[in-house]
Amino acid sequence: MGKGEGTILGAGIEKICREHALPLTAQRRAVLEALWVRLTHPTVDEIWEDVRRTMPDISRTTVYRILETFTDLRVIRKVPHPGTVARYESRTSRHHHLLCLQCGRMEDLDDAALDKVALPGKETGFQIEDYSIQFRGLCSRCARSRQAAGPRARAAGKKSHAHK
Amino acid sequence: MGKGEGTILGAGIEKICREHALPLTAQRRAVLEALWVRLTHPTVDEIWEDVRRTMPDISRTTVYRILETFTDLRVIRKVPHPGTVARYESRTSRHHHLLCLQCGRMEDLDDAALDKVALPGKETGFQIEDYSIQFRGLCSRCARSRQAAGPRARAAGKKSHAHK
DNA sequence: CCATGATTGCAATTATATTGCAAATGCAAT
DNA sequence: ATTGCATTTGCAATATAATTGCAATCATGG
Repeated sequence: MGKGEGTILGAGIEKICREHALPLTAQRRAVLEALWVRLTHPTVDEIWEDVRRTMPDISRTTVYRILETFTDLRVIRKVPHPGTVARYESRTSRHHHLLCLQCGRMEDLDDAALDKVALPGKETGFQIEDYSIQFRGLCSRCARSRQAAGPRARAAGKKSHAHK
Repeated sequence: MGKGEGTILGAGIEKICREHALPLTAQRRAVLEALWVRLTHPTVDEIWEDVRRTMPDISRTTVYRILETFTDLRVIRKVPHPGTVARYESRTSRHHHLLCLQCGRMEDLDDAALDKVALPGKETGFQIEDYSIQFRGLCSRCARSRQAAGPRARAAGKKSHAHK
């Protein structure tokens, strides 16, 4: 430990870059590791802040570009969500998302029972690789505050935005 | 016909506004109708352009605000997608989305077989209202061009962005 | 160690979304 | 119809997010 490099994670990056004929730069290593370490769905700026702690001169633009590169290569993913800032995740194995309609918080959901969804057939014209389910509702915190305020609590409380 | 008002759609708007104690303005009517008529997932600007044809002085800001208002009231929805521009849809009945990873095109998918997904239990802490499935893959056009270019067609073609 | 093509950082630019405030509007009560 | 009042609208300014061109730098293969 100490350098944050040469970890199990780092090894994976070298393989990925070699397979795609991409030069392995320190920035690429740092950005991918920062995303791998996160359990949430960080924005570009959140990743940038993380990486800057060990690599203070990295440019925000570089982070944008690296994330786009690896997204195109399917190494990471943009999280499908209703917001207007891009969010990324490193988990490409199948999992699902819980979205709070009130505060925007989004959490991962693993559930083997949801692995059996029937893929749509050829009539769609799409060649489907994978899927994920978005469950919409209220997170525990928001459900509680709505209950406290009474069922007719209307367009009142609105602002937070967790979206972790 | 001719005025574009007083249609079946218009009637619904009056009811919605009354139920939510919202003044029914011409702008609200026009924006909601424009979205109802669309079968795609338009951006704010696309809706603005539509509405401007019959209401040339409507402000873009107003369109932003109206869409937000009705989203909060669950009359319409923001489409969950990987992009960075807000997209809206008027269909709030259950349906799913096909997303092309190459060009960004997104289509609706209706499939009654997909209505049986088991909702996650209480352990999530979420109070779930509904769900939708995002299927990822290649649209017919992109699948075809990738085939033509050969399986190792790499970070080549990249730009389009249909996202209708 | 060098040559070469790809990547990076920077500054400028574009795209998208939000805010404060005065004027205009919808609606309910007269 | 007219009035009163809270809400909405339009505008201009501002904030936030993402993209681009280009010179300097770096990774990799020989």
